Amino acid sequence: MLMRARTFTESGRRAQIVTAAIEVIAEVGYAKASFSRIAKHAGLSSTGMISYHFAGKDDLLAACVAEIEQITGAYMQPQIDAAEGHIAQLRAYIESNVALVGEHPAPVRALIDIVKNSGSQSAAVNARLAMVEEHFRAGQAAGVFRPFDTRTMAIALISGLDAVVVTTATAVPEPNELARIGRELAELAVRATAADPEGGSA
Amino acid sequence: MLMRARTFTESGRRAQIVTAAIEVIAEVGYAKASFSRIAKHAGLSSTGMISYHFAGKDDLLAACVAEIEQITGAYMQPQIDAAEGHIAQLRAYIESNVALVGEHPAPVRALIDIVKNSGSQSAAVNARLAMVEEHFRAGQAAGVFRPFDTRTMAIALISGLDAVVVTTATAVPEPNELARIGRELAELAVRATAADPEGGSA
Amino acid sequence: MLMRARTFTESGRRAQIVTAAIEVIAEVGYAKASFSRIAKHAGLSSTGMISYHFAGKDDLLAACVAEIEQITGAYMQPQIDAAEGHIAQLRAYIESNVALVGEHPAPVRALIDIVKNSGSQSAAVNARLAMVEEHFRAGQAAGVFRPFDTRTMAIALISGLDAVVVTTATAVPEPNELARIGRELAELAVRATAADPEGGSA
Amino acid sequence: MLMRARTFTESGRRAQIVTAAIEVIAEVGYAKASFSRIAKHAGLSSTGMISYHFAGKDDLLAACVAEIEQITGAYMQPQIDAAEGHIAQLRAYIESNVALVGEHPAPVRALIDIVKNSGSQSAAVNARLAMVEEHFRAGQAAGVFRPFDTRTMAIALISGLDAVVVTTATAVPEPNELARIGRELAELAVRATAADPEGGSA
DNA sequence: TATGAATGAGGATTCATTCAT
DNA sequence: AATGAATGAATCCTCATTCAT
Repeated sequence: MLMRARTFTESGRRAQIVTAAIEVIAEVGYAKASFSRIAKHAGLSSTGMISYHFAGKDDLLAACVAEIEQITGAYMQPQIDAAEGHIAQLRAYIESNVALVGEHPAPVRALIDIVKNSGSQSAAVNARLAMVEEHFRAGQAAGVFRPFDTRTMAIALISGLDAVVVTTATAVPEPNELARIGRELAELAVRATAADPEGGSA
Repeated sequence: MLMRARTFTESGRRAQIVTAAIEVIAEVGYAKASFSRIAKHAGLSSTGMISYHFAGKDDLLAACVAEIEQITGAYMQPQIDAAEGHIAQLRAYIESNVALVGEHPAPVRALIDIVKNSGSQSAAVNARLAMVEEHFRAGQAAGVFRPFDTRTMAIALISGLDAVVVTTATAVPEPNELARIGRELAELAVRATAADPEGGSA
Repeated sequence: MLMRARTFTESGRRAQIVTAAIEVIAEVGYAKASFSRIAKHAGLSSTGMISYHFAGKDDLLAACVAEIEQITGAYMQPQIDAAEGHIAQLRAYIESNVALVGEHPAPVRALIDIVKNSGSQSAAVNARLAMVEEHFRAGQAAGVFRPFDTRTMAIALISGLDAVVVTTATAVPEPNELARIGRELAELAVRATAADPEGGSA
Repeated sequence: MLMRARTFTESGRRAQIVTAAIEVIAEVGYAKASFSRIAKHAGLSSTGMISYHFAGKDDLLAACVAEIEQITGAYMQPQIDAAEGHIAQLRAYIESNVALVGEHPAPVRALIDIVKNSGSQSAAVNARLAMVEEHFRAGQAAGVFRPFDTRTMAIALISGLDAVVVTTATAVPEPNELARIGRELAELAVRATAADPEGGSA
């Protein structure tokens, strides 16, 4: 299984602040997403309000990530589950991720920005990586993926995917364009990972 | 031709500051690379020195990028030029880029960090993208690359490459490890881009 | 008579908060004893609870002082009353005060910290001073204490006593050590105040 | 030797800030001596100015202590040195310390407030204690001081002295009053520490 | 009687930049 | 060409208190 959402609904103000934070991060980037900017965006009169609801910037950030994963999972998981076979699921993962940009541009951009800046410190980031790796290993065991370093492949593909998504998300393109880009990326990934058909070796 | 160096030698103080800035960015990241940190690292007593020589943070950053590209180009270009054919050059580009981490870890990490944070604003970033795209177009025209959206492919591959490089660079690995990772990535890229041998399968 | 307890039992929540406040002050010091820290220590979910029961920080503080004096008086008064004569009572006052550290370290440390920071503003502090002064005056009238400025002597001895107590209290020493220190201080005070035996020497 | 000053003259702004800080601490107390209050008192437009010249609050505080010790030493040391014998020097120490209040009320009050709040963390505090203790030990060896726990005695006397000084300093009394109080305290200390004349034992 | 969200001022510190020397 | 002091806005965070429920 590829991707799993786990987040309980935030109550009241917390949710409001998280939403505002996600939008601000998506808009001005992680580095410039200060408490005052977020407070202003949320219609709060002071930054103290945020500090009241969250233990610190890290806490707020974790809440944002959790919320985004909730949104992301709810959209992507059904499409991934509907696909059969490792290759089809890989395609579904990538295409639904790109398509997600059309539905929730802000959370997508925000998440990618957070991932970039938090590096490998975030548990969520590593979880995402681990899931993709596990998918690759299972596919390799099943013989549908060729032998390759699963970690290197996972990092490269996920980062490439993220980069395209964030580039795409800045323009908020039409659905057709998104679908096309999704297919392009999926094709890239499938070709990069699929086992050679029989006898062939490129 | 893939990659091109364009930087005239910096004079005295400027060069000293740029070098310090690159090392600081590589060490603490773009976001925390403040003038005072750079000045301290460069052995300067005040940040005024930096402001005196550079119009602003953007200017310093541009100088850093130029310097890094100079270093990068000097290392990678010969290896790329030595390769024959579009596919071999693509391999050479990727493998030499990964190998570069072993030779100049700081500039590599710094550049990637800058690219991440400056987004698509930087001219240098776009130039890098444009070069790879152009290489893809030429290869497609020659029939050695399959048809694909060159921009999407360029973004995905470069970002994936960067992500692997930065992950690798944090550990300062042994040369053998680097060479292996380089080959993994090159294989990924070649499979993702190469035209089908005959009869096609996609 | 040296020392007098005057505090009616606090009701329910107030008492709980006061106890928590005393422990927090003893632990982190008066300056860092914020409402939120006290609320957390008391198992309360919000600081509003404290503000509801006390008019302000000063009010809470006064309640703490009263409670501490209650504890202190209950322990020291019997020992003081058991002593006969002004000099013996002075010894009993000091020795029982030092011994008190072994029984109730938190209230002792808290009180001293409060005294230090509230300066001479607190009524309780002045009351303590006045009692000791009165004891000195009575002893002087009885001829067992030499002539001296009772106020200066009272301030110096009480403060010196407090300082030794707080220093001692940080280490949580064994009873024997406490008893020894108590005797040292008592001897100091007696020598400083006692009238010359006969023929004088000044 | 009792007390030793070691401070090189501060340059320009630093000195100005230190002076302002001392006055503010003397006026509103250590706890409320915020950077903004100090900046305002010093006629500075921002607190950033202070942070520019001092590494942090601790650094500023250390500079204040050094400056005060410089002032204190310059006043007290000659008077102490002029006294002959351990007992006379003890008297000189105490009397000159009390007299100092008349000359430099702010530094005296500030120092005591700092000492109270920094507890035993400060090197300066411990140095002061150690010097007095050493003086007691030497006097005991010479037979002019009776046997007692030098540490307990030093803490008690110094703290008592400080308490009287700070109480006195709040009123800024006339010189005669100060001299009288100094003699009272000196007498207290001498009686508490002096060896019994001969055969006597109190 | 009790709650806990909201407030807004104030805390220290870091930042890029300016300017007189 | 170079310096380093000065600036003031912005950073996150903690504080005691208030208020509607």
